[in-house]
Amino acid sequence: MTLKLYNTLSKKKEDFVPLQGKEVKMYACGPTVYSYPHIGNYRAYVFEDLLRRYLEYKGNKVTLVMNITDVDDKTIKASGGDKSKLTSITRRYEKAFKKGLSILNIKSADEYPRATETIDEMVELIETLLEKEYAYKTDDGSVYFSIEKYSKYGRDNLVQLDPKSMRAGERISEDEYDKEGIRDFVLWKAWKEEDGDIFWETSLGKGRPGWHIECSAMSMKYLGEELDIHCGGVDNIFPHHENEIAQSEAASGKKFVKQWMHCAHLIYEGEKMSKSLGNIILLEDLTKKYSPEAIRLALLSTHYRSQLDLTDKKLKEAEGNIQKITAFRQRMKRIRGKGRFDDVKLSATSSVNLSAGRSIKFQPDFEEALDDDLNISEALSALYRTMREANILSDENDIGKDEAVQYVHQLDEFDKMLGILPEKEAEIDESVYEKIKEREDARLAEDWALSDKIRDELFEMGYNLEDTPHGTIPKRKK
RNA sequence: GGCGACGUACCCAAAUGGCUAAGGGAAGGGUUUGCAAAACCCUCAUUCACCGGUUCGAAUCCGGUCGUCGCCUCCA
Repeated sequence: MTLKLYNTLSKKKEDFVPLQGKEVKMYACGPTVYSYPHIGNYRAYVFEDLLRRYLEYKGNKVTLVMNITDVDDKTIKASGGDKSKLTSITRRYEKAFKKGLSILNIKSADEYPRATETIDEMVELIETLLEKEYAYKTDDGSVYFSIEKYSKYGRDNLVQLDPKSMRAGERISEDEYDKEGIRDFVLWKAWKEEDGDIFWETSLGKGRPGWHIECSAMSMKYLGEELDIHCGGVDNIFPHHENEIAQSEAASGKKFVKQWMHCAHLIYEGEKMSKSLGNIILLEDLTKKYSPEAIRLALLSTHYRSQLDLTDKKLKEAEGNIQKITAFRQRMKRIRGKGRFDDVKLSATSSVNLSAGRSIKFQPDFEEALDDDLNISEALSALYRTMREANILSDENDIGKDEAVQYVHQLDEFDKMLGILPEKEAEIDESVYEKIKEREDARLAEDWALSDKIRDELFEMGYNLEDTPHGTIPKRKK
């Protein structure tokens, strides 16, 4: 089965074939660490995580690089031009960002290069562009990329641009720099008074890098001049990624990125999150009410190219589904579990080997769905359908432990991509089982008062009980 | 003004030319249960914003209308 991915470059789904064998070089635009990342930021990282995990599932070795933008207009402004303050601010938010990644079970990138630690590479790249005359220096010492020189700019690329139609007037008047062309973008920003002691003394002069150049420099440093996949949020398509293509390809003469992928935005309760509306939602705002797994599932369950309206209702739904899935896994495990709960009769049909027609068949459906540009809805649908099948078998006492183990195993396989099962199931204390046994005895004696009392006790301890044909199952309350 | 996306049941959300329009949630009814919980079963869009057109055949293609949204400026 071939993986098809939508390419922003061609505006079509394309078969994904890595440039080299099974090696996938992947670059994802990371955060600018000037404040706490909000839940919308994390949507993009969750999408990239799904992509990365799926590529790995398909047998690829993925090398993922994600930049940390720790110097730019916003971070400098926040630091008031104080370099040590800049560092302390950016490190704080970088830490918060990474903590969020781990909460949401997002696998770590191989590298998280910081802009401030990649200055040499950026300068080198800008020097190359100057040599090739794709860039020019202005009187104040800044360096710009010349769109006029680079004739391929904006044509047959991510966006179709007609330079004549651009609203030039407004921009020129707003721009304090001396550019030759209205669309030229800055590679190197000469030092200004407000920058304070935040500058680098380089062959280009005293100043700091522009924003776009860092991704080109970092990706080249860690992944080479040609990447398989570059992803980010849709807002990055223009101008950021368009500019990256121009400067990278102008410098290297090679095709920069084979596959561009962009994640649509998240809005919250029907509104775009913005500071002015005061509705910026941070991950920690949600973790107070919902489990990380539910948040992750909610972010995951809308296809990445559709705008996601995150609502309280949706998060509740996700929480319910997480419960459903974990309960299912427990149920299947229980069928071969310990103690008195595992003595399920092995019927003829369910014995040992999976026979034809009784095989677990969500694997092809699931994979086929994700092969189609990560169609998560279809994939989850396959998952739910299979859970129902297995639950029916279990209800009918028509499932053997070998088969149940297969279901658990299969679920775990899919969770390698979904990442929504809790890390490990918390061990349930022996005393809980003892109380359950007491209650079982009470129930056999039809002492309902005692039975209910024990149930209440366990409820207080944090467990809900389920009486099933296979015995009573304690479920940890969320 | 330019570029682009979308509009499927009460809600979320797939299916992009052809069998009965997935799946999840909510709701109602039922099986099961000492009671509960969970699980399971049934019901829930003759219809895919609206109007035309192409086609043997369209939610899916084309044109128009209305509506929602994004980008064009820092932004995942």
